[in-house]
Amino acid sequence: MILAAWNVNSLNIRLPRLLAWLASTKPDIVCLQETKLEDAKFPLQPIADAGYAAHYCGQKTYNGVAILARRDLAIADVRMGIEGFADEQKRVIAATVAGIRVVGVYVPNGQAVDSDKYQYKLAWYAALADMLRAELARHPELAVAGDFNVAPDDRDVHDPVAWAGQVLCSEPERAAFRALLDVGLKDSFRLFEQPEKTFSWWDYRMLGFPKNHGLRIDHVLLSDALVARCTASRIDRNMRKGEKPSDHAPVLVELRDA
DNA sequence: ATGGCAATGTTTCATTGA
Repeated sequence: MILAAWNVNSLNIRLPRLLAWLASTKPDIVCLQETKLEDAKFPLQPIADAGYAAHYCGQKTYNGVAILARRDLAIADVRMGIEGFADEQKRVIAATVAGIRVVGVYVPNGQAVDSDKYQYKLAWYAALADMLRAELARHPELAVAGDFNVAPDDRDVHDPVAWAGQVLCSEPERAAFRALLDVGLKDSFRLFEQPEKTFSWWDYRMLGFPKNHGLRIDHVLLSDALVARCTASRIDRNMRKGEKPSDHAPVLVELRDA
């Protein structure tokens, strides 16, 4: 089966592209980030017509996450947010799909290392680590997928010198990301040989994509039980091409049957 | 075989993203 994560940067704008991608790629489970839609405006019907059930948790203008699952897969225990962490922003949704615990995340951007938003990001990461510890204790087959807004090391940065110490690349952020791995998760992308300079986000400005000036900040983390089932992990950079792309490309893992 | 920000609401500019 295919599990994917994609920051769509407005589901309203990206819906035609999402539907085309669902038809061509046929993912089984999809975590969406930055839907930017109130729940009442979620495009449930076109997604259902494409063959997917959807659970979602959104707000106007900012943030918003969703989990789509192929219609024939069982979905249970849907939860929104991080228990015990008060947060108005809609950034986390979890569900058990076909026996796999899936947590979709949209980690705060952090804006700049000297900003309040950066402190919020680090606190948010700590709360997420606590949540994942509890989730893993209950569900050995755990996948955490989405936009983590951290490039884990310099291989994940087009220009490590220019980005050194900047938001998305700073050492405290990287430590916060590693703290998630320490819960008992692996970055699926690094389980396999990968091409140099593979990224998941490119700035809309300054020819970011044509020049491949990108960062790898979207990830699928897997528990050991799912690492054992994982046969591939890749980034679909084709989805960054063409008319009205999101600035993020989808990340995908393939899992063989248990 | 890509192209020089995009999306949103507070809308003809300001804010946010990464």
